[in-house]
Amino acid sequence: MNSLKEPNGGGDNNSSNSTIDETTPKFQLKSTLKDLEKATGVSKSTISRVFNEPDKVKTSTLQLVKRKAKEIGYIPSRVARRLQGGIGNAKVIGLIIPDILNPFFAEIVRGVEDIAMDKGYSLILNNSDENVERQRLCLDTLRMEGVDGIILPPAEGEDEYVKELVEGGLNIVFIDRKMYNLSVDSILSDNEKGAYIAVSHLIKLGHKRIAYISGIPSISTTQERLRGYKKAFKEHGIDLDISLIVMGDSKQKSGEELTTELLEMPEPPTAIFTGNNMITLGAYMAFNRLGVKVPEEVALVGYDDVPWADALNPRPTVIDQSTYEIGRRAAETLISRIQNPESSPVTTMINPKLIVRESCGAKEI
Amino acid sequence: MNSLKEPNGGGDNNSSNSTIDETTPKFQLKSTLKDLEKATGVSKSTISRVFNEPDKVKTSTLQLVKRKAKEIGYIPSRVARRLQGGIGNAKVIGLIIPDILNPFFAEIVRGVEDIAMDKGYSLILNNSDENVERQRLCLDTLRMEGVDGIILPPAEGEDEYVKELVEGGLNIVFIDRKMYNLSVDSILSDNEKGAYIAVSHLIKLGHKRIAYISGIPSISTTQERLRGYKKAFKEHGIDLDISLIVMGDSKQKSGEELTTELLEMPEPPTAIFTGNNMITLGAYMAFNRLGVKVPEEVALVGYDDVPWADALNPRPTVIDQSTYEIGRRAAETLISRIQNPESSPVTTMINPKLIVRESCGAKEI
DNA sequence: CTGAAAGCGCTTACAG
DNA sequence: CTGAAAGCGCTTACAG
Repeated sequence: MNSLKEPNGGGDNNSSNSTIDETTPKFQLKSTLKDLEKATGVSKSTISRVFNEPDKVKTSTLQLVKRKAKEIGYIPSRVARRLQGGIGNAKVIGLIIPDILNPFFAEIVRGVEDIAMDKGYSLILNNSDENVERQRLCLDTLRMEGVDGIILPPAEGEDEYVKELVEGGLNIVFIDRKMYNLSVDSILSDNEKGAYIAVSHLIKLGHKRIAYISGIPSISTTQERLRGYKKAFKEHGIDLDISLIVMGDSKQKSGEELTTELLEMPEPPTAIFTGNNMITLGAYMAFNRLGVKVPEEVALVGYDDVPWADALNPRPTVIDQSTYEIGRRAAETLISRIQNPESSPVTTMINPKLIVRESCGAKEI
Repeated sequence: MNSLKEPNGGGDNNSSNSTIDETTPKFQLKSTLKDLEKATGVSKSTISRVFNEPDKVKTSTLQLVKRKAKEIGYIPSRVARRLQGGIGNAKVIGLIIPDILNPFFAEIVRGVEDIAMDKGYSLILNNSDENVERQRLCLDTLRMEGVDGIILPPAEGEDEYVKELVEGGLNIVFIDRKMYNLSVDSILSDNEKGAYIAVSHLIKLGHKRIAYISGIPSISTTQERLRGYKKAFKEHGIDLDISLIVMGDSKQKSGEELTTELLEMPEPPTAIFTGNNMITLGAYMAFNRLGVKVPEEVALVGYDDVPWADALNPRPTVIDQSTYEIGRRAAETLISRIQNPESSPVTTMINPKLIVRESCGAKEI
């Protein structure tokens, strides 16, 4: 009664107002908008509205379309949709991390993914292996994928390409590390402060010879932590023995090796501050192999909480960065930038906090 | 000289054979095929060939297009390409895992990603939290993304939806776990054998009261490992005390709790076989908290290698599943299925192996 | 070796 | 509240 094309339940509607094949579409995985149009008699425009602006559609039409969609197995193609609109319509974001095997990044991924899924975004993941060349490849792939934006702890040093992309208007959120001279949304941890707290804690426990095993020298976090380390010495009026500062590559292997070296010095440190979680784990390996008693023979405070810290003996005292939170914030920040491209870049600083366990030798708290 | 449209280097070609804007496209992130056509004078068809079948293009044309592409920042859109062909053209695969925070799955992700990147596939990642409902959501999202295929450790129990998709022709590769009654590519570990080896090892070391802390009872791996556990007892002619079999949820917390319970039994086990990596870590937590000496007071063999095993004290004896390899194989299998949809499904069985360290109390090897 | 036309599955104005 | 038409950026036959 409403319109000419009102679909009529079960009737044998073989009127020939077109040359369209009248067979009702059946259930199949790759049902398309055209199939649904055929199955319902409702136009593509309206069907599109059903899935995107449902309140603009009459209830009965809405229900018909939804029912039939289920029947024939129709699911809108995000790919086709993505081809349309400019940025913001793609509903997909990219995340490039150095290595998912590092639990620090695994936590970030989880944070990002939770928010992305929640907001209806798909997540494309790439591992860059801390390699600028590979990072560029990932970046290009993500561009080809037409992502709405990218989350990225920038690989070491200054990458001109990243800069170019940012300046070209690609939505990028930096996490964990800075890239200087770039005004970009960033989620960072206050590394200087974290290191300062860690080292001060050891100083208060009476240590003066505190080694620092750093990660890759060229990334910003390493440098900031070194700054915090030095600051703690300065403020407490203790002389720094720079032979106690050793640099590695942020991996457990170098953590183990450097710890061993430190312990075999003629005058070894009485405490070690490890620059990240992998290095901390490496230090434990060295302790185990050498049979060194912690904290009796050497105390330890690590940067980054270690997952399953309670499985280690002694349990490590660490600076916790709220890694999962960094991931969540990054995704939230990216998505709000996508929705509001003109807003000015925001830097979110997350406060690190000390978690005192046994490896530092503190008596209480 | 060749054709009418031969682009002429720097000349002021303002002949008016069309109403097209003659301004040469500049560098910009979202340069399109149309821009490149304008910049080179080469047709879209040929440009497409440059990126997909370069040997069908004259060298000079090839170079021109590539140079100009770089100049204006053109990158082909995978999204537009994906809209085309049937399955196999999308160059994107999906991976659904229960939780990236579990290093077992992180390793799988790494394996999958390495192969995917290598073969030019993008990877969309989803966490299902071992939840069938959420798994379905992920599955639907991946369908909407038009992925060429999906890698998936099926969440507990029988999910009719997964079955439907497989039967509907979606390329799926199962990893880690089986779903019965389904003929699908699978990459599995021989769990029964692994458990058998682990428990036999403990028996040979003289243990008779060996507890089994299992993961989620409803997933296939748990059941198979239980079978291997029982088989070892049977073959060695040792009676089974079923009060030593305890079931948890595969997480560290339950591992810790169940270990504690076991150790507080009137007649505690002399050895424990833990059903996965998280449970093993949980057991270590319990050991630390209770001050239990391993392997002196209780021996341990775990299923799954634990990352950074060397940081634990004592280092755990485990059954290694070659997790990274599972990820790689899964991606390879999926991609070859994509390329050859009609081949019959393959099940790859990966052999678990025992890694003897200190937690079992073995004297050597 | 190259190009014009149609089409992939949607959304977006525009008109009603 | 609904539909016809154009278009998103490519690829795919088809013709030359």
